[in-house]
Amino acid sequence: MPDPSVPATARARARAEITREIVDAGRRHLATDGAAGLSLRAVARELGMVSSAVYRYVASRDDLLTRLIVEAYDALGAAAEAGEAEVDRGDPAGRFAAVCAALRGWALDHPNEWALIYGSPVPGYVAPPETVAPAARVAWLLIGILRDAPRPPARTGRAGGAPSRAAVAALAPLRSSVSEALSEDQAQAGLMVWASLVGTVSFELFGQLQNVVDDDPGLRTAFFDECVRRWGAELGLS
Amino acid sequence: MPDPSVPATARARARAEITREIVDAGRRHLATDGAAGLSLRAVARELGMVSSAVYRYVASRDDLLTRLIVEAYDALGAAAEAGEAEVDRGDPAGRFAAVCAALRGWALDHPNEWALIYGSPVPGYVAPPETVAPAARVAWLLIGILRDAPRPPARTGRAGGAPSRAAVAALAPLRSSVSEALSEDQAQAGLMVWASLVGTVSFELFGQLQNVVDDDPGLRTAFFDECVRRWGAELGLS
DNA sequence: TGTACATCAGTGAACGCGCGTTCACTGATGTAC
DNA sequence: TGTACATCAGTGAACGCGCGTTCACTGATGTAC
Repeated sequence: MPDPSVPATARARARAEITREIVDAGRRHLATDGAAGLSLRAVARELGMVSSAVYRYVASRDDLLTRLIVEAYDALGAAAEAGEAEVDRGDPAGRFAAVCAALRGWALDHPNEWALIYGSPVPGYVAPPETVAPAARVAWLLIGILRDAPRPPARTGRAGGAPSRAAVAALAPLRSSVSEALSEDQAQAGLMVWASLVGTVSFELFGQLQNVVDDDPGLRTAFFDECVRRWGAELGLS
Repeated sequence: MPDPSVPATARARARAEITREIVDAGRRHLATDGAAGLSLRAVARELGMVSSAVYRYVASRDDLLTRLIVEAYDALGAAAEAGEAEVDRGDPAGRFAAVCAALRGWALDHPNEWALIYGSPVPGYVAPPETVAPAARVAWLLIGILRDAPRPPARTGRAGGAPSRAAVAALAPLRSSVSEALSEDQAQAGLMVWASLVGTVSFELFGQLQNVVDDDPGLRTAFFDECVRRWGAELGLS
C-alpha cells in the first residue's frame, strides 16, 4: 500500500517541494513586510520564477494567505503542545505555565505570524473554514488542563461565584463544544484568562508596554511570569 | 487679543476646513479599507481634488496616518472620559465599569480605528512622539480610579500578594510615571486588567469569539459585563 | 522496450489597475506701502 | 483707496514603481498500449 504522503512520481515530488518553497518564501515575506505586503510576484521573484508560474502551485494570493494562517496556527499549537508535554501530568499549574511560556516564546520569535492570526484582520480577506480547526489547537490544550484540574470548590467571594444568568447563556457555544465538561465559572474564568493571555502577548508585541514595563528582556519575562502566576490562581490551578 | 484657534483670514479658515475634510475622508477610507488601504490619491478623489493638491495640507501618507492615530486615541479617550464623568465620584467600581463600557462601545462603532491603535502595527510606519500623550489618555483614567479607590488591604491568598521582586522591578517605568501612587500589587493587577480589557475587546472585534460566545449582541454585552465585574473585583473596587 | 499521446511546468507578454511623490505652472488671495 | 508684490491653492503631467491575474505557447515528464 503506497503511502500517499510520499508521492510516487518525480513530478509529484517536485511539485510538493516547490509548493513548500513557495509557502516558505511567503512566510519570509510576511516576516519582513507584514500581511499587507505579501505579494505573489515578490515570492516568484525570490524563487527565480516568472510571476505567472506560481499559479501552478497556488490558486491566488488569498490561497497563499490561507496556507500561511493554517501553518501559523499549527506551528503555534505544536510549540504549545511540546512545552506542555514536558510537564508532569499531575501538575496543572505547571502545564498551564508551560503553555503560556511557549505561546509567548513563539510569538516573540514570529511576530508577524502572530499578528496574522491574532492581530487585526486583513481587510477584504475572509478566513475559509479550514482555518477553524488549527485555530482551536491551543485553546484545546488549555481546556484539557482545566478539565484535569481538580474542580475548584464553588468559589465565593469577590472575583468568583457563578456568572450572571445572561453570561452563562452567552457561553453556551463554548460549553456545549466541550460537552459541558467545564463548569460555568470555569468557562467564564478560562475564557477571560485566554483573552488576557493573548492580549498580554499582543500588548508586548505591538509596543503597548513601552514606557510601562521595563524593556529589558529578563524583566519582560518576569512581568509575564507574574501574570501567569495570577492567571493560574484565578483558574484554581495552584 | 485675537484667538489663534479662530483664524483671521478667509484663506486660513478655508485651509483649516479643507484639512479637516481630508482627515475625515481619510477616516472614512480607514473604516472601509483598513490602514493598509489608506491612500492619498483616494482621499483626493473623494474630495474632488487632483492628487497633488492634498500635499498642500498633509506632508505625506504617514503624516495623515499619524493624524488619524492621534484623533482615534483622542476620540476614544473622550468617549471614556464622558462615560466615567457620569458616575458618582465615590463609586470606583461604577466608574471603572463606565470606562470599560465606553471603551467597548467606541470600539464596536469604530472597528478600524480601534485596529489602528490597538491592532497589529502598520508595517514600515513608526509612531512619532506626538502620539504618546493621547495614547495614555484612557490609561490615566483607570489610574485615577485606582488612586481614588480605597487601597485594598494587602491581599493575601491565591491571586493576590506582592508580585515577585523581578516583576516589581519590571513595573518601575509605570510606577515612577505615577510617582509611586500605586502599590506594587495595584500596578501589577491594574496593568493586567488593562491588557485584559483591550485584549477582550480585540478578541470580540477580530472575530476570535466566534463559536465561543453567542453572537447575539445582548449576550455579547452580558459576557463583557461579567468580565468587567470580575476585573473590578480583582482590582479591589467592589 | 518503444512509440503515441496526454498531462503538466514554466515562459513571456500583456491587460488594467493602483500607488506616492515631484515639479513647473496659472490664477486667486493677502499684505505693505 | 490703489497699486505692486509676495504668498498660497490647485492643476496637469510625469516618473517610476508595484500589484493580481490571464493566456497562448514551448518543451519536458509521465502513461497506456
